[in-house]
Amino acid sequence: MEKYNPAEIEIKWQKIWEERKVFKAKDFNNSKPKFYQLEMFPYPSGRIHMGHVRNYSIGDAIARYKMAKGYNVLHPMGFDAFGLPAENAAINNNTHPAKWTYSNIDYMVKELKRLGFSYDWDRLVATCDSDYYKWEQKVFIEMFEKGMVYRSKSTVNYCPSCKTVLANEQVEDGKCWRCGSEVIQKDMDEWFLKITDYADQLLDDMKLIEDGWPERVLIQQRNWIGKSKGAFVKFKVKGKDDYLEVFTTRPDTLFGVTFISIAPNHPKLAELASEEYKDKLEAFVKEFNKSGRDFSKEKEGVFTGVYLINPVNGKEVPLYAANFVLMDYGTGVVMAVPGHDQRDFEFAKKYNLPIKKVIHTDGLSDNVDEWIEAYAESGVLVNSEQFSGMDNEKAKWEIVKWLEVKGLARIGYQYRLRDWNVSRQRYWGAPIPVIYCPNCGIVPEKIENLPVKLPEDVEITGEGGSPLAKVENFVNTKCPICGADAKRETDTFDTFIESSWYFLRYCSPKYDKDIFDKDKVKYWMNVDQYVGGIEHAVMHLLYARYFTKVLRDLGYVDSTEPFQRLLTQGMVIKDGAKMSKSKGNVVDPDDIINQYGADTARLFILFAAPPEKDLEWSDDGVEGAYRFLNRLWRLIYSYKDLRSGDVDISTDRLRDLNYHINYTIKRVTDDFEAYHFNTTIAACMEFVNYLYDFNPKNKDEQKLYAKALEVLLKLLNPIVPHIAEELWSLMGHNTLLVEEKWPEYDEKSTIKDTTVIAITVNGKLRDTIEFPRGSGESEVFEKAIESPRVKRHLDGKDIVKKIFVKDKLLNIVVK
RNA sequence: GCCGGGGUGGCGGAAUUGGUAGACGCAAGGGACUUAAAAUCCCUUGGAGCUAUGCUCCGUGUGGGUUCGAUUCCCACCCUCGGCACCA
Repeated sequence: MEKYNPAEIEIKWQKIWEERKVFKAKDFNNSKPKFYQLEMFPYPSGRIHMGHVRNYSIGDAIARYKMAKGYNVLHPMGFDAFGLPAENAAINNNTHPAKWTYSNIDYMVKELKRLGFSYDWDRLVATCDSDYYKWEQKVFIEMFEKGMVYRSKSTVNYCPSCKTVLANEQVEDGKCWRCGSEVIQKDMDEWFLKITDYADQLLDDMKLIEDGWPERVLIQQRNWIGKSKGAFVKFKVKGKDDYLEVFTTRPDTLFGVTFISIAPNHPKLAELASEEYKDKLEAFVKEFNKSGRDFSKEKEGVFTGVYLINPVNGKEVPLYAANFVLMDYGTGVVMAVPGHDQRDFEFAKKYNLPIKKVIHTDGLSDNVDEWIEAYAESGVLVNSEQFSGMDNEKAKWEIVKWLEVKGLARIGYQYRLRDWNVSRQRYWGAPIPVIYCPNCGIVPEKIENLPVKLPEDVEITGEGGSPLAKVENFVNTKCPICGADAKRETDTFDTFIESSWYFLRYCSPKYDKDIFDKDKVKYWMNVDQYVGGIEHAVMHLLYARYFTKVLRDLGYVDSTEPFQRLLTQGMVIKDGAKMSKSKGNVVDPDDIINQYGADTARLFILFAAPPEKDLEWSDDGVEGAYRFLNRLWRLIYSYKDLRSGDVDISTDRLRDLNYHINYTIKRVTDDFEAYHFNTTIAACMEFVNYLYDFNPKNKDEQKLYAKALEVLLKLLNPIVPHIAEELWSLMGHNTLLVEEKWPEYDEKSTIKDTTVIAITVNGKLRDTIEFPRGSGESEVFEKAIESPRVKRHLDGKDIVKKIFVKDKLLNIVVK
């Protein structure tokens, strides 16, 4: 018998699939429904890792299943090709980022091809191609013209090691997400996309996708957007015709305000502060600017010499500059209620400021000196004049209503979400297409001049600002409006921009008249199934949702939400930790493919755990997967000359075989629909075990047996396509298995005509007895009490009642 | 601190709407084949106990509850893994 030789057959079939273009997605096929299967594209770091293998094996199983189910499938792949590692490689190895990136792409494409994934390679996209990024430059200019972007000096997170600005999402525990260095605060001119204008849409449109997305991803995004309802309240400045506005979610505690806190970098602070406190204040602000927001730091502040008037009772309260007040949330001014807010409580204790109780609950002392912490929960108002006695939830809006009439308050909302800073002081990214003219100011590049290409001759040292600033013939240009000598913007886009629309580009990847062919996008969008890592729950997935809405509002797409369904796969773990070079627990997919073949790698990865869960790598498990494929090979090889045909199901053996065929199709189909690949595979393994036992003896049995083998190959095809295709052809087929239809099952044949009924006494299993399907209670009961195993638990006891579940269970309750 | 997952054999994991817990695989043990080994095939395998070829009890993180019956539903708690973290 010929041996299973994965190395040989995998290359063979990959070639045939490619030659016959079986994975080419056909734009506009009216005879089939479309299915857009997408996996998160990789960064071309050099090699595919196990996380990719998992991600793409899941996606491929879905894509191939949908093909068999009769869908016109779009299954593309590309590379998220801009980013920092290319520059680091340039510094370390003295290679150009472009060269490094493209050679990595070449290698990784080979690796992906070796895994046999069903991509339409004609649609390959690399985001560092100017044919790609020119379109986001165009979109940016249109956003600029519509006021959807702005330039602003702001305090930003800056990584001194990467020498670049980071988005909030790119800061983890105060450290750079990429290199782990301590992030510092810096004021810079940056470009922002007004994602906050879309905050409500991003929240509301979740209802369009909530059926297809994991709940926890939506919850994470909801928390990230962080919408809170509250009130803006005006506090008049004593002795001046001016006021400060605060945002609060607790207007019910307004009578408990004993001071006001203001951010040290608030623009009005210097102007307001009284002369005698200015020196101390300036010193404090200086110190604050140096250290920035230090989360671990104790709450500190200084008095400004200013008093404000509390609008609810006219009382004067002091204004303090405080280091814990954020300038970019709310108004940068906070009303302090030390009795009912822990931060204010700590601050008041430190600076001996009064604490006032305005919310009461059972057991809460009236003597605030006894308090060791603020009471921040709900309760009933006290010491609040006409509102005393009112439930605090109700009082919140009653007090606002009352102040609103006097023009001193209004209901409002605040978001935790900040605008998206897209400026990066890096070389390897898409240039921001803007020109600074001494006469005309900030001017976008003309659309017809796009792309603003990245210059190739650049010296990358990794030190100091943007490398583009040193490229004279890039920086120096003419103003598109007045023609005067002007300077180009030297920052490049955050690479999250590229990944916010690549799935649209796949629909018409070579289209050169615009960002994409609208009709094709209309045909293919939305993505029916998106598969990727949970680590992108917020950043990438939120940006992509936002960008799609922007493109919709610019008239490019009809979609409001790009991804109809989302599957977030778990990490690949080894020895209890995520695979990483630093931990030395990396398993290289190339090694596994060399040793066992792609099918084994795919089978193991899909079998070892359900997709959403973390997957523990196991060398023994891989061995087991390989063993199964050999077992499959031997089974089919030894019966490869049998031919299937119509059979009259006339004997018990034929009936049983037929039942197993149909039952297995049903199980596998149902589990595929639910993406439970691990149980899909288990069902196939059980089927194989059954078929090993069967031994077809006559013509009819052989015909039906051959059918069983064909069904088995069709069921396994989405998971282990190479071996399945080879065995299919060994069975004498000259069609391609990949083009075969998914097998259908006959519902009636998935049910046996007998069933095993559990006999329990007081809920405890005592026996299992086989009955014809549909047997009645009395019939089952009569048989059951004959069983000695049941009988012995009934003896000497009264039968109180019987619970009968048809075809399943009889519970006899005794006393 | 807040939000959200998750706790099932030695291990990865199965178990429709509450109805036979542990499918499938791994590991382990035993046997067959072989001069031998590998490969393969077959059997056993949650724990404890006993008057052992069968039977009893216990068992899905812990303690309660609802129910004829709970891995599944309810309450309280413990552990663990993610996310957010001075957001007023």
